[in-house]
Order: sequence, then structure tokens, then C-alpha cells
Amino acid sequence: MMPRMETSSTRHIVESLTRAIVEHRLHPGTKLAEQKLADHFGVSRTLVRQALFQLSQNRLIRLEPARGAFVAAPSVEEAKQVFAVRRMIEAEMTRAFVRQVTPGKIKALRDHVAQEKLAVTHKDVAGRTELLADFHVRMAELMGNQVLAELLRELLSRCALITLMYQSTSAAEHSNEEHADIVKALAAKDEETAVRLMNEHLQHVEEGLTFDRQLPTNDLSLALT
Amino acid sequence: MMPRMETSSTRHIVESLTRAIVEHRLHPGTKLAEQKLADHFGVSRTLVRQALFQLSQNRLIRLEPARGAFVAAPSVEEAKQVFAVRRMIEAEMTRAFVRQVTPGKIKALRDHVAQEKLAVTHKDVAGRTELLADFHVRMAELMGNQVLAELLRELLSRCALITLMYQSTSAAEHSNEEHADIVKALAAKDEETAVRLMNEHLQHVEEGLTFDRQLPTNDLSLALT
DNA sequence: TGGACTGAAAGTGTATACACTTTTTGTTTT
DNA sequence: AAAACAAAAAGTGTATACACTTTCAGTCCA
Repeated sequence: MMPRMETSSTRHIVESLTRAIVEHRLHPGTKLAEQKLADHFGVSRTLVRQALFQLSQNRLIRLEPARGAFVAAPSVEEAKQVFAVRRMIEAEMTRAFVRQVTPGKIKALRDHVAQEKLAVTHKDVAGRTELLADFHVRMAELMGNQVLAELLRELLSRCALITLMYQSTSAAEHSNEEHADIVKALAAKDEETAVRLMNEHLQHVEEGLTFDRQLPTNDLSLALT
Repeated sequence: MMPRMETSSTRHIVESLTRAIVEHRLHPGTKLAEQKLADHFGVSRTLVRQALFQLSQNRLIRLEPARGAFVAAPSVEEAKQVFAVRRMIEAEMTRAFVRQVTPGKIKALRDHVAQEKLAVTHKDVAGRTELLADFHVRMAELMGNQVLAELLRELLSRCALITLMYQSTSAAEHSNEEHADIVKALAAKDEETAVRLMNEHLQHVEEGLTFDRQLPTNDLSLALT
């Protein structure tokens, strides 16, 4: 029935849909019909279902019992809770980072911040958001705690939708500058300053979200890659 | 083909397997063949696959590409990372809890600790482990942060396998007492003491794990309920 | 004896078939 | 014209079919 199968195309579907959602080519509320996706990707519903289930675990879509999959629309309440959790985790993470900082780790962070700056000035919205989020994951990775890194990545992917729904463009530059300041404090091994800056940074990001506009429920099919 | 279908039996399969793994009726490394599980539960492989995928996201099983599902055997390294993350989160959570403590919340925690004590004295191993873990989730819930609660639940379910692999019986009583002490400090709104106790508690749990014994790879089929 | 081949058995990966549910559409009724 | 209903269409949930991969047992050869 299938002449040839490369590799896990489920992964491909997940990534493709993730990009589409995160880049706002698919708006919150949009219905994702299985057969349509299957046709689009040239596979059976089986693989699409797998992908949808995976996306639902990432909170990027909602799965309603006999009604299908819809692009998620995270609530303001949820956004606030996510940020509260991030503040808890990242404050302590920053503290721990200072205690085990090395020149190599600082360089890695500096490089990352430079990349961010590039994306921000080039107005690469998708790349920008990803890099800004990755700064935090990168810190976790550099600490050598893979569990922490994954957890943070998960939390941030959950934020991604929220951030993209609500974040203004100018806020991105600000974030980038704050990242740079945090790295400076880390390099100086100034624990209290670093923690304070991280806390303020997260607070700024949260405050920068404008929690009022509602996006339209475009349900057209897909500028999928 | 199917005469009648109650409700989501995937949920049932997941819970059943989770119990079996967490209660050590299925040892780490055991292969979980899809057709055998399907026969056992009286459903098709489709549902079993869904369940297995879900379990793999919970880290309770590993899914190897064309080889199937195996009960996970978390490494010592992973265990340490999980505990490091828990310390980060729960220290801050405790701090935040004190700031918004109410008599009702204290009562809820006291009741929980009482339940723990019951399970511990009755030597109900499975119930005991669940309740001891739930204490931490309960705190998160009482703070009204659902995201935090879920996150912690996830982290703890990941710990569950580790804990059950490594935790000695006597440690359980100790944990219960420490929970009681923590509640006491929370009730007194003594932030520093509460945080310190929580930190020590987590450290004790971690230290109590004996990281050396290796369990046998029993691959027999299943005392599943 | 022990290692490399070979074919069968078992098992996973994906597509498809079909029952049942939800949604839509067209018709009737008030 | 709006509400109520009925039948068709679209869609999800689960089982099954079948191709391909891994595992295993037996056989052959050194």
C-alpha cells in the first residue's frame, strides 16, 4: 500500500503544525480535521492522530472527545500561572547557576544573546521568539541538568503560544537587553543581582503581554510548509 | 465488530499499567508486547498503542523504534536531576505558600498528613507512596496554581518509579513526620523555617534512596487488575 | 563446539474499513 | 420568517489487514 517509508513522518507533522501554530498561520480555535491533514501530508489518519495527540500533550491543541482537535487558546489565567511557575524555577536556577559558573558557560550565553540580537534587529519574528525562549533553556542545559532543561522547554513551549498571542514587538528588544544584563551579573558571580534581574525580567515579560485583544478564528486551511 | 463500548478504555489501560509498574508487579526492563496487552484488556492494538505512547510521555516506559515498549529503568543520574529540580521548585513554592496561607489551607494539609500516617502504619505501600507524593501536589493545588500542580504531579510520577525502586520502608515514616513539621511551620507563617524544612525533607528523601541494588528483569505477564 | 546463514514466527508500523457521533443542510410546521 | 425536525454528510473512534523488521530456532560449515 505504501511503496516506501522514509522515517517517522509523525515527527514531521508535529513540527510542521507546531511551526504553523507558533507562527500564527493557524489561529487559536481553528479546527484541525484529521482527514484534511492526512491528505495534506500524504499519510493516513493514523499518523495524523499520533501527531495530534502529541501536540495536545504540548498544550498546543485541545482534543475534544468526539469533536476533534482545535488550536489552543490559552487563557489569561493560565498565562499568569505559567509565569508564576517560571519565576519560581528560574530564580533558583539562576542562583544555582552562579555557584557553578565557568568562563565557557558565560561565553555560550554571550553567543546566544548575540544571536538573539541578530534575530531581533532583522525582525525575524518566529526566530526571535524561539531564541528568546531558548536563552532560558540554554541556561538549564549549561547547568548539566537535562531534566530541568526539558521541563523548562515544555513550559516555554506552552508560553510560546501565549507570548505570540500577546507580546508586542518592542518588548522583544527589551528582553534581549535584559538577557545581556543577566549574563553580565552571572559573569560577575553576583548572585543577588542575577536573581533580581531574572525576576524582574520575567515580570517585565509578563507585564508586557497585553491581555485584552482577541484574535479572529480563521479556520481556513493552512499555509503549511 | 465491537458490540458495545463504554468509554475511553485507553484511560483504563494507562491507569492499570501505571499501577502495575508503580507497584512493582512489572519490573524495569520488562517488554510490553502490544498484542498480549490487547488480548489481556480485550481491545485492539490501536488502544494499547495509544496507552503506551501516553505512558512513554510519563517516562514510565521507553519506546524503542521497531522493537517495542519496555518498562523504564530510570538512572541514578536522572533521579538526582529530578530531585535537584524539585528542590528548586518546592523551595520557592513553600515561600509563596507562607505568604498566602489561610486556616482552611492548613486544615487541608493537616488532614492529608493524617491520611498519610494511616497508610504508613497500615503498611499500605502503594497508597503510602501515592499519598506521600500527593502532599507536595496538594500544596500546589491549595495555592490555586493548576499549572504548578500538574507540573509537580508529572515530576513526582517520574519520581515514583525511582522512589519505589530505591526507597526503603522506614524512610516513609520519616517523610510523614517531616510533612507534619512543615505544616507546623506553615501554620506559624515562619517562612524561613518552612523553606528550610522543605529543603531538608527533599534532601532526606534523596539520601534515603539506596542507589545500588539492581532489580531483576522479570518479563512474565502481568498481575494486572 | 561454535559461529555464520536461513527461514519461520513474532512483533511493530501504517493504511484502511466500518460503526457511531456530530454537524450540516434542506424541509416542514407554526 | 423562525423554530423544529429529518436525513445526509462529514468526522471521530476502534478494529483489522498487511507490509516490513526484529527475534529466534534450526542447520550448515569451519
